[in-house]
Amino acid sequence: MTIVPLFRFDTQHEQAQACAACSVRGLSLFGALDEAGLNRIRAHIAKVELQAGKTLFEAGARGRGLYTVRSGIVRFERVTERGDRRIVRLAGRGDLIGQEGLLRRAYADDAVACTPAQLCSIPVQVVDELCAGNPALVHELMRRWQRALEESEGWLSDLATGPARRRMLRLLHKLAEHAGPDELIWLPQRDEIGAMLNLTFETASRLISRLRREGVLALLGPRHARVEGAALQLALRLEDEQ
Amino acid sequence: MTIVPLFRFDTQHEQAQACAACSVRGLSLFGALDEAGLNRIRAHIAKVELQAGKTLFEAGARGRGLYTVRSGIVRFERVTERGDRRIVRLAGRGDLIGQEGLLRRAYADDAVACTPAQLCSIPVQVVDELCAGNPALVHELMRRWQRALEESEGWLSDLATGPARRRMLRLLHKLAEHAGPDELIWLPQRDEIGAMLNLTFETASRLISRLRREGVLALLGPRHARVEGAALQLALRLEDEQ
DNA sequence: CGAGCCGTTGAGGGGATTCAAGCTCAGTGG
DNA sequence: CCACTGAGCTTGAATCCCCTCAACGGCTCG
Repeated sequence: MTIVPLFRFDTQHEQAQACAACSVRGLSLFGALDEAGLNRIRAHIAKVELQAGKTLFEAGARGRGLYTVRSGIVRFERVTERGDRRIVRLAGRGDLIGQEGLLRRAYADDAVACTPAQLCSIPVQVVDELCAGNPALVHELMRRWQRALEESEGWLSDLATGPARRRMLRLLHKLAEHAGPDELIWLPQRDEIGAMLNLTFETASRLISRLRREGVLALLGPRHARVEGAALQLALRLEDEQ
Repeated sequence: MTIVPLFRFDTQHEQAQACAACSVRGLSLFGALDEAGLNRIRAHIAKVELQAGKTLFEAGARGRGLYTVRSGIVRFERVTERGDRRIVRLAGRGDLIGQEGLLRRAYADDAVACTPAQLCSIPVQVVDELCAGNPALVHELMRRWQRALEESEGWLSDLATGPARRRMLRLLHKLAEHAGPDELIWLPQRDEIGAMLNLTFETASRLISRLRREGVLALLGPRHARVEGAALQLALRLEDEQ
């Protein structure tokens, strides 16, 4: 487990600028705050930067921090009683992580960076205080909770239903939503795909290879790929037709 | 879709008694309220009674009501793009249903009674007002949201991971948690089990029959069964060992 | 009674796993 | 420099699990 606070802003001025200019402010939790609210928390916000594969927190740890994803993809995973891990959800730009902290409860899952990721961290006490006089922030928190719930249920109905090929196509569809402006998607390792779709890594590899041969997917170096949107849609429709 | 308000309490006195004596008050959302708070909402609470199989609300409908489960089991299900349904979560005694209403958003899933069920319904506006001056209620709401999220993620890692037999054993384990004092569990129809575990109803039937022959399960009339706790634990351990 | 729903069971086929081999590539140390 | 190693990926062959198609029995209900 590695937490890497890149740096903590020393002057209020610096952080005020950073928050005001934050590209995810409209998306993020703290986007619900006005300038006055931002001024109150700016000293407490820390920027956290994670390398791919690094753990943000582990299941069972007492939650003390709340995070907003600025960039990158974070996965939530659990270890089943048989010992194998299962990835249960992804979080991307604008998503809230570590809400359990607000309830003074232990984190439910491990949170691991899939790609290099940038997050904003704020102590739970500060959020507590802000909530007291700020119904909009409370509302925004609830919206994030609901969003996480719907992401989780969607994961189940999309990625844990039907034959392996269809689950893989839906995964690619979901990963494409997290794609950057360069249209490149993050393509997980084969055993990670297995942990997402309940497959062995060999089966995941076979499916990926077949989609590559079919022209749905173009592999570009390790962990990177480009999806052909039209071909993907067609393949999905063919799966769903029958 | 059928909503069956059994009766709406006419006198404040009646509802005040009912709330104060409510067996799920300690568990339920409104358990966070003191007597004064209860007095304010008692006129708005409606008791809802559902027969098994009846729909409480449908996905996509604008949420206007918030519910607490007093007794029975309610399932959340979605229809995948291929047309088959997938059960994504269960709610039991003390669980909160229809939180989306608080956000003025459409319900994410169909909510259907699995067993005869009793719920308390309260309009979202009333909860909104109460939240304003009641941090404890807000906290309680967040706890329920987190509980739903963990239930959903647990569903994925327990019931959508590994071979069919193990998923079935874990389902029985989960259903046993919802058992009444008579130790009887609600045993879903075979196609419902299929929708929970991503199986065909034939496979579900085969697995149930085998567990019955093995003495893990005793079928007692339609939709009712008794699980042998020790045998279930043993079977689960054997599955997890290897 | 026949129709329909629910559950059970069998036979056969197909899809995913298991076991295995071989490939590339990066890192290590001789 | 190159052999050696291990991780990640691919592919093949055999096996097994689950699905598909099918038949049948119990039950309720029109």
